[in-house]
Amino acid sequence: MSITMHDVARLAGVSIKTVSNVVNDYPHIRPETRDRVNSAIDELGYRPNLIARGLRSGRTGVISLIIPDLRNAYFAELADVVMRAADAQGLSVIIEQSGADRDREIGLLGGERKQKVDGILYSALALGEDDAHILNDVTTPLVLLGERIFHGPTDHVTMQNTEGARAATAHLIALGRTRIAVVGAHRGEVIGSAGLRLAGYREALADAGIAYDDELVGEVGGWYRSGGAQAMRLLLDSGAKFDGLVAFNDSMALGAMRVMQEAGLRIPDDVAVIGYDDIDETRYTLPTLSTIDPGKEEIAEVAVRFLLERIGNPGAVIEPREHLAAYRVVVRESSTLPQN
Amino acid sequence: MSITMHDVARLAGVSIKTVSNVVNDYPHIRPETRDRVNSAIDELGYRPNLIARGLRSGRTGVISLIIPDLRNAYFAELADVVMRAADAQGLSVIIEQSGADRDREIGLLGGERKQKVDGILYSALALGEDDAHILNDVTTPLVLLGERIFHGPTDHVTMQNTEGARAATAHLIALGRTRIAVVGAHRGEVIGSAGLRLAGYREALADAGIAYDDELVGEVGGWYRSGGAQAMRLLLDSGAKFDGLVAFNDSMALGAMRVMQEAGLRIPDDVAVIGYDDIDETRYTLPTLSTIDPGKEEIAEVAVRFLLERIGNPGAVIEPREHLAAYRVVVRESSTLPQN
DNA sequence: CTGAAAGCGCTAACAC
DNA sequence: GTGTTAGCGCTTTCAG
Repeated sequence: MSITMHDVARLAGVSIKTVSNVVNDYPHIRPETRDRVNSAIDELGYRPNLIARGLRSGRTGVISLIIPDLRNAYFAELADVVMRAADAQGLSVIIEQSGADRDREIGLLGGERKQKVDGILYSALALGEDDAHILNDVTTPLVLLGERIFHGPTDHVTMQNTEGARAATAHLIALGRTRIAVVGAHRGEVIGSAGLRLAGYREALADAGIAYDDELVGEVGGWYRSGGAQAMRLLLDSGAKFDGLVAFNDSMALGAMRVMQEAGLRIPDDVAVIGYDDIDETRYTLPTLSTIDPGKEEIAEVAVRFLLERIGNPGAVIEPREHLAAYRVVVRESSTLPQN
Repeated sequence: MSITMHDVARLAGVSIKTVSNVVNDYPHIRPETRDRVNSAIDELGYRPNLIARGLRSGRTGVISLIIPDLRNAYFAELADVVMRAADAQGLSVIIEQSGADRDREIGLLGGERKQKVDGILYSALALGEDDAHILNDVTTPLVLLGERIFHGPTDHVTMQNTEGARAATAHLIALGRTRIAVVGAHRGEVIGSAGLRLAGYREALADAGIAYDDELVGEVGGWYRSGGAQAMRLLLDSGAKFDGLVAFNDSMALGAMRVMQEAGLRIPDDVAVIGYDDIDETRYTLPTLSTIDPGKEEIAEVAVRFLLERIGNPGAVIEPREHLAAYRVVVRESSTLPQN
């Protein structure tokens, strides 16, 4: 029913192989032959069948991106940049949501669906160090996004959590703030984002000779707006005094800011605030939110590149690489000193 | 290199056809044979090659979802529900972003990539009535999401824009508000979301015998938070008095609320506010935002079903169908009457 | 109920 | 430079 290479070959009076050569830009073809084939292609409206090509070549031109949840602005934006980076390389992206559920995160890696893709960008949240062995069984090229919870056999592209949080905190300190609260800690966590960012916060305090005060550290279950709001309410109720706030992501920062504004605190005058992630929304709030740009574009671009390198060298044993994206302190109104 | 049906057949001592029958749950197989094949499958760890199957059957088990932009919370949430609905049917979803760019919207429909999918869910923003003919050339099963700008040959699943906006306005009127402002209008637009929702607003006013006042209608370029904020600033500067606000989407409502709060207006006491879309965020703001739930889940579920019906009946001429999802007024704090 | 064989449309040796 | 041929792994007539 659809037009095949045979049809083109017949019309052009050449063999199917020649058609294939033309379609694939094989270099050594007589220009005259090439033209004849091309006009036959145009005349028939021939389009190569990508599935057949995939069967033959073992490539599909599709990669998958496994993330917890698109409803989370950070992951939606990550997906956005990954799709742009993939698009630039001629790849399509299948997105799969794990819901941050461990079983699903594992299931997605093992399922049959991964056959349909050349490689996987994998952002796991619920998997822990103990699950690292799971990655060994995956033969599909894989690049890990997010925390380095694993020391597995895969490439890993991530952000500088500790350094970013340290810079955020140092920024507030440079503003003259000394009582700096935190929202988003997970007690006892060391290796996840919360643990790494808390470490950065502590480092910055230490650098400035400011004592760490446990009372100023607000714990949060989920890193959502509501969590930030709730943690801030507790902080305010506790009577603790503070003039700065580092939120471990932007959503929590926004939730906390709301609560502070309701309580009559002025931002940044009374409390200077900085978040993390640089989600779009931070540009539109009142006041606009200072934040750490974790380098999402770079993460996406490098991850896709790593993946393509592995896809392109199937047999090759490439030493697992790690890439840390450059972060950037983005100063907006929430941490800009009042004019006077 | 990978295990094929031949390997299984050899081990089980049957023909490749029998293996195929077992794998595809073909009914008439002797249980004994089936068991033998199944244990061979288990022993070898055989997994059917989906690409090869796709080549043969013409199906890939993948659909694509074309949307303007994942950064927009509405589309991120739409993508989320579409992926869940597709997942429930065993389908994977490739997401493609058009950036609301007309050329790209058209290009995505014509490109080679669509070969890799069985069907397309298409949410176009920049395409107009004049572009309807483009859909005629698309042979891939297609379901339109969003405004009915086209009267093309395809199924169409959308929300009840006019009715939803009317219900939103009526809700504020029922609260006793009579000076109801609008944010999100597009002057002169009739057929897009802005035009349809404005029509609903006017209908509700007319129903209540309230005169339409052009001064209360705020225009906005893009339906983002910043647009809502800006429109509200203009409205306040104009000196117009109002006690209610209908925003044509939630993002704009949030932007406008911020500006009102800065200006010292209390919500809902001074101004009752309602948005549109029921994005997640509306549950976490202060106050929480009343809104219209446009029935995203239903839209996704029906759209996937329509698409599957077309995919499943390749030759069949199915009369283009239209489905309007049920909407729902979601009352939250921003439009809840004060206790006294 | 099961086997043999013919492709789906393409790519890649290997000839000529 | 170009043609021939053999599959990629699977489904699907058609026999038996």
